[in-house]
Formats: sequence, C-alpha cells, structure tokens
Amino acid sequence: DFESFKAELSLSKIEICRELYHLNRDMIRIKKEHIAVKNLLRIINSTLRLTRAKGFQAMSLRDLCADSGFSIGGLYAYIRSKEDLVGLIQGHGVLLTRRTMLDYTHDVTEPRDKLLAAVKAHVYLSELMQPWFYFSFMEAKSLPDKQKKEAIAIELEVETILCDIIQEGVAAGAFRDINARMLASLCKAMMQDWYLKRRKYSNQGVSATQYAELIGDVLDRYLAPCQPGDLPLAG
Amino acid sequence: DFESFKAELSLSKIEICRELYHLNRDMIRIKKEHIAVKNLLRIINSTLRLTRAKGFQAMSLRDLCADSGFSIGGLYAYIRSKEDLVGLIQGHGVLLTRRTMLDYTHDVTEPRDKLLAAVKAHVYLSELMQPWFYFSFMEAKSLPDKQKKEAIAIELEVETILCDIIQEGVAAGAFRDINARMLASLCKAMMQDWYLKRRKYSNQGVSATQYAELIGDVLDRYLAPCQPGDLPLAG
DNA sequence: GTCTATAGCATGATAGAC
DNA sequence: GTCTATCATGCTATAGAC
Repeated sequence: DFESFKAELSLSKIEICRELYHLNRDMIRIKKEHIAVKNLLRIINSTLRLTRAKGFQAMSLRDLCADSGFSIGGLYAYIRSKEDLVGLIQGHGVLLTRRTMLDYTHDVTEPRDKLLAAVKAHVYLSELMQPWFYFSFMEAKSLPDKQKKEAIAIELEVETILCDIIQEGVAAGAFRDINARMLASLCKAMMQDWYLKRRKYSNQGVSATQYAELIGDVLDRYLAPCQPGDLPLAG
Repeated sequence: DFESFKAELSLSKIEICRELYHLNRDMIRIKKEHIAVKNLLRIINSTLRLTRAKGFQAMSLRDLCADSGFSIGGLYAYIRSKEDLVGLIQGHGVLLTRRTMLDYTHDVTEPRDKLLAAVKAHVYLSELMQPWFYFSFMEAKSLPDKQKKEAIAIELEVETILCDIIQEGVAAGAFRDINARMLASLCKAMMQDWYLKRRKYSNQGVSATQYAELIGDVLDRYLAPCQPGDLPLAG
C-alpha cells in the first residue's frame, strides 16, 4: 500500500529540485538546468541535515558550505540571501501537500474509507518527505512573512479537509454526531507526530502503514455510531 | 476541575523563579533573594516571549535587554552565558512535569480514571505553563548535551507512565488487548498539540478541560472491550 | 547591583580572479 | 560556474565606573 503510493507519486528528490529550480529561476543565477538541479539538491540536502541538528538560525552559511562542498561564492549563485533558502524549501511542501491530500481522497466516497485515505495520504507523504515536513514545522516562525502565512494556511487547509470528511460522514449517518473540527485537530496532531518524532517510531519498529492504520482505528472507534452504554466498567 | 488543579498546584510564577534561583545559585551572582527572584522573572518572561516569536538562536541578548529593561552588564549578573539561559528554563519543566504526573495519578486505581487523570494532569499543567512547554519542545535541539538528554528522557517517561496505566488496564481486563506503547505515543501526541498550537485551540473556543476530556473519550472508546463487529457500515 | 564602553570574534554578503 | 579574499555588521562576553 505504502509501496504503491511511493511508486505512484514518483517523488524522486531530483524531480522536486527540478520543479523548485523552475519556480525560482529569477533568484538562481545558474543557467544550465542539469547543473543547477544537481547542486540545488546538494544544497537542500545539506540545509535539511544541518537544520535538523541545530536549527536554521544556528546553521551558518559556512557550515552549509562545508557540508555541501561549496564555497561561499559558489553558494550565492543559487540564493540571494539566507532567507531565500528557507523560503525555497518551505514553498514546495505546501504545493505538494495540498495536491496529494486532494488527489488521494477525491474519488473515495464512503466516509470511513475517505477518512482513512486522507490519513494515509498524509502519513505516507510525510514519510517520504520527512525532512521537509520537519523543517517546515520547526522553522515556520523563521519564515518571511508571506510564507509564514502560507505555512499556517496549509495546516488549516489539511484540517479542513479532514473536518469536511467527518462532517459528511456525520450527515450521512455513518458517524456519530461529534465536534468535527476538534476531532480533525486531534487527527492532525496524531499525523504530525509521525514526522516530528520519526526516530522514536523507528525505535519502536512501527511502519508508516501501521501508524496510519492505528490512527484510522482510533478514529473509527470514536466515530462508530454504536453506543457502548453497556461497558463492563462504566466508571 | 481545572480551577482546583490550578489552586492546588499554586504555581505562581514567582515561586517557580524562587526555586530556579536556589537550584542555580552557583551561576547567579546576585545575593539578595528578593531582588534576584524578581529579576529572574523579568528575564525569563522576556526570553519566553522573544523566543516564541523568533526562536532562541535568533534572539540576541540585546533584544532580551531591550525587552526586559536590563543592560547587557546587568543581565550577565544572572547568567554566565546565553547557553545557561536555555538550560535554566528547560531544567525546571522536567522536574515539575515528573512530579505532577506522578502526584495526580498515584492514588487512582481504576484504569479508566487513572488514564484520564494522567491526561488531565498533563493538559492542565501545560495550560498553566504553556510558554515553558512550548520553549522546551522547540528549543530542545539547542540545549547543551546533558539537558538535551534530559528533555528526551522526560518525554519517554511521560509516555511510559501512560503505557503502564494502559497495560495495567489490559491486564485487569478493563481494556482491550492492544499495543500499549503505540497508543501511549498517540496519546502523548494529542496532549502535545495543546501547547504547540495553543492559539488555534483558543480560536476554536476550546477549553483545557474540554480538550482533556476529548482525549479521554477517544482513548476510552478505543480501549473499550466491547467488539463493534455489528457496525452498520463495515467497509 | 547596575550601568556604559569596548574587546574579540563570527557572521552574511560582495568583488573580482580564474 | 566556482573560487578566494575581504568588508561591514552584529554578536557574546568582559572590564571597570558608579
């Protein structure tokens, strides 16, 4: 399931960098695509690695040069400022998240399936793009204003997608009548932990599929219209 | 319920700073307690405010002085280095979290009540100490090595407390037999969102009590031993 | 106990050779 | 297209007056 997602999305990092290159051609001085794309990948990989360890502000451009094998001068052919770099990395995730969430839920109609599809789409995407997602979350506060708003907006958008699915399910009688917005927030919180605490889950030996399905189960049981008034130990 | 928690804990910020002062007397040059405590509060409040907005690394000590009304020289009577400051703030939360979680679950025996008590203790504590919790999470990577390990340890400890409660409930037959460690992680993720996205929940008009009880409900329904094999729409 | 002044250094960014 | 050398700035931290 995850494997087919991975194949279908065909998110080779090199392709992402190619898209980033064309979206930001105005600020990149390099003209030959194959060189620019290859080096952007080096720069972004180094940025994500160094930032994960120390935070973006604490990463100096000299650190970045040492790690990526560039010189200061060479680096500045790809960005105009350090701020450009954080914007470059952030921007793409927004587009990709929106596109994926909608693509993978669009033609599912049954509410429970649709909810599970949304959860899987998010967990799987953040599995493939974990460094991007982690960076986005941790460095959102350091973003230039326009992109900071974008980051908050995409968070809300994901939640609204979940909320709509839940509300549709409630309206159709598939789910109990609960506070859809709050449950969507909880669901987002659970999905979020997958990329914030990636190592913890690796240590527990949990796979992306297991994690997504656990979230699905938890939601299912909470939303199930059966009333468990006959619990053995009602407190 | 939250109100009684608040009163019982009697966490006036000034008391926290008094404790911090005595725990760090070696690195604080000021001898008169009432002066030191009062000014520590100013410094910590400013640090938490500025760091929330820009991150700890991006906050210069000049920013901090401007906001707290101190001079550079004056500030350095309270810390030996900028790194001391992040450690000072972090250290206390660890002690307080451990103490509170154990205190509020210790003499509850019924598994469902005990789990809810743990969730409430954490949500309520993070409500009262939101800036501390947020700071701890976001700046953990910038901590000096010893305290970084402490931060990771307390996270695991909270999870283990939850996990033990769940396992006891499973053993007693109060809960279904599920993966306790994974569910504890999910629970931690949900509790965590309360202090990471405080503003979002304020905007939704959700109170700490409502939030804690929602988590409690979600867990309850997931753990309930009744088998909903007769769901109206088994996919 | 708090201030001003400043040392010493690392950073982001640019200029210009190759 | 990439490099080395350098500038200007802003930082943490200290010294010493009051």
